[in-house]
Amino acid sequence: MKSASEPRLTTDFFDRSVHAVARELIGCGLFFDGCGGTIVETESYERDDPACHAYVGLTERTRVLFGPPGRAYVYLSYGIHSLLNFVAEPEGDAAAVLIRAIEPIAGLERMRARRGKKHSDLDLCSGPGKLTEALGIGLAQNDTDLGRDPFQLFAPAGEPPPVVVGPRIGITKAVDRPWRFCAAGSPFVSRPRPQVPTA
DNA sequence: CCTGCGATTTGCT
DNA sequence: GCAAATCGCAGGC
Repeated sequence: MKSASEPRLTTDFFDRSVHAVARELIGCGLFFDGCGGTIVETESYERDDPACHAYVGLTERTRVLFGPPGRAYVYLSYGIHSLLNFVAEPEGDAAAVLIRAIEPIAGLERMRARRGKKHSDLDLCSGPGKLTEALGIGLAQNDTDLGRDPFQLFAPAGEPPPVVVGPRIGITKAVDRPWRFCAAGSPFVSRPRPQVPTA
């Protein structure tokens, strides 16, 4: 896969169904301060969705989700991990895409240093907590604009890859909805791997 | 290969 | 007060 020379994603890309956005983000480039790679795994969360933070309505925390599309929603999970989401749908409609895994392409050395220990490329960004740690993304990026530096988001360099879907990971509510999207056959997605047809 | 568990902070009940 | 959109390690098979 190639990196970053295709058109940058604009607000329009996020101003529509969160599920379409999540699916079409597969194959797009995500870079933060020069580190990043190709998105290979996402999940969508919509407002009338018990697993979505916005399900409880408008609070201080969910204010970003109800805001304009094309911004970052970052929150702390299990008191340890910052999880990166892209806000979608028109302002007033709360929805977001959780970025779960990327195939690392740029800034490998800096990412490995931030992650500590020794990690292969396969383990560097294969999970929502891993990739934020590798890219250096934290709560400071909450409610910031994805269309401006240090974020760089690009459309797929060529044909977007085939996508497989499955149930979302790590939630306890609405576990049956098929809103997890992965690049078919990619070894860079988190576990459990989606079951992909061999032919 | 798999299962279980602790770390650690926040937001809402 | 407690559950949480996770991770890495230990130990068993």
